[in-house]
Amino acid sequence: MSNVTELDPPAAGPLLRADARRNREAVIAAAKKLFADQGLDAQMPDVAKAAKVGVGTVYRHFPAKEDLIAALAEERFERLAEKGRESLEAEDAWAGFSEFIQFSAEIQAEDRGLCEVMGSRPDVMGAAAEAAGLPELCDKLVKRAQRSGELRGDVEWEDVPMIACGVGRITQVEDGPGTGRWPRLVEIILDGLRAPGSGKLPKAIV
Amino acid sequence: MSNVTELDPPAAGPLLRADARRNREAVIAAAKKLFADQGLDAQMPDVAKAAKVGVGTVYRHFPAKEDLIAALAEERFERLAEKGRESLEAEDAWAGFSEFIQFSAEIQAEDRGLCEVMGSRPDVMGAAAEAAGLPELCDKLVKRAQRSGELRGDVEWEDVPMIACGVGRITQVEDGPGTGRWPRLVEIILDGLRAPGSGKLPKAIV
DNA sequence: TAACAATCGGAACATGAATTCCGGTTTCGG
DNA sequence: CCGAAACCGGAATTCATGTTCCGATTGTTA
Repeated sequence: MSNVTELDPPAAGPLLRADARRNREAVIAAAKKLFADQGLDAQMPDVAKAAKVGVGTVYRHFPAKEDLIAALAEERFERLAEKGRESLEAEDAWAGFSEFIQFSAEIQAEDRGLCEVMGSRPDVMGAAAEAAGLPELCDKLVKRAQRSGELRGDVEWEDVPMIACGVGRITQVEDGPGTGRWPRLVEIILDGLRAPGSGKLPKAIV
Repeated sequence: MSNVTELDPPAAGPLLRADARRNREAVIAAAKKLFADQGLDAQMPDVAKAAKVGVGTVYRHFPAKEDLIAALAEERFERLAEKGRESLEAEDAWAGFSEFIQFSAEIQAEDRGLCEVMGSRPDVMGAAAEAAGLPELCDKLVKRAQRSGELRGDVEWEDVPMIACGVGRITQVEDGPGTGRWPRLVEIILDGLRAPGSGKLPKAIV
């Protein structure tokens, strides 16, 4: 909420001084990387260091750590919503639903911070999701896949964030050296979501 | 690891003075409740307060917060292993596997701390799981359910902790007022795990 | 280019939580 | 019942991090 956007000054010239704008970007970029790698425990001084900026500068743009986290979360959820709208266009309804879930797993796999927000910041997550219009999007995605008879009828849109959350966590479990066992687990969950008796039975029936 | 068990003193009388034993139990009980309710962020002074004991006493029994957490985790994992051994006896192999997964969801639903250990303490979880013999147990459970043809053949025991983790997280997602949507999601995941074409198709084929 | 204001950097501070310390108390063998 | 040993309680300390502050710097406008 308390972000410093381009709105306050009257309406002339760069709303933020050139160096300020540059630093703001640097901070966001650095924070994105740090939070993605180390999770929400990443420290503000480190963000500043990574952005080659003083802590004070970080705090001028984001009054509190939570604000920075929220800003990054909003960006990620916006990205997810974008994917959602795209999935809604897919010719095959099931494919759309399915790739949306998969995408939610992917972005979490690459971003520990996002995963942690989903798991331990219901407020931030709720706000960001709401702002991105995800509830409606999920509802459409669900209804559409159900109309085509490929998604179980007892699924409701509220189940989607829960599934995304669970899938995100799976994504973070320490994997043996031969990484990459989560994509298959996501497939399995999707199989569970498929309507029994729908045309597309999982894989070939052995 | 650094727990104070009944091993050190020679071998005479109560190995711990009566009051010490009593307090130790009180601390464990209090910690169990606090961590279950508030997660790993519960504070040591609060544990002490809840146990009606001074902080010093807590620290005499558990040199560090992590030790207390580990002790509780070990207890929970032992309980899970017990359930695992029991499930291995079930007449129906699938039912055994299935109820084991469900049980892992249940104990996490009731214990936020346990869920957090699984999600952010790979070391503690790994040690506790190992100590309880869970890897072997999971392997047996998986193999058995596969032999009976009811569990997908591509599942390996390493998938079990990941699934348990994901399911545990789902369990913790803030639910609307009409609580309790996770059990159905667990069912769905189990459906996904069922071998395609196995006798037990999910629910009735509508 | 001068002057003003916005911005910067990072040392210093504030806060909150874990952990230590030690004088007083309780247990228990003799 | 006595005294040593073990144990207790909780104030005080330590430590890690988020956050504030302010003199120095830089961008902007006239």
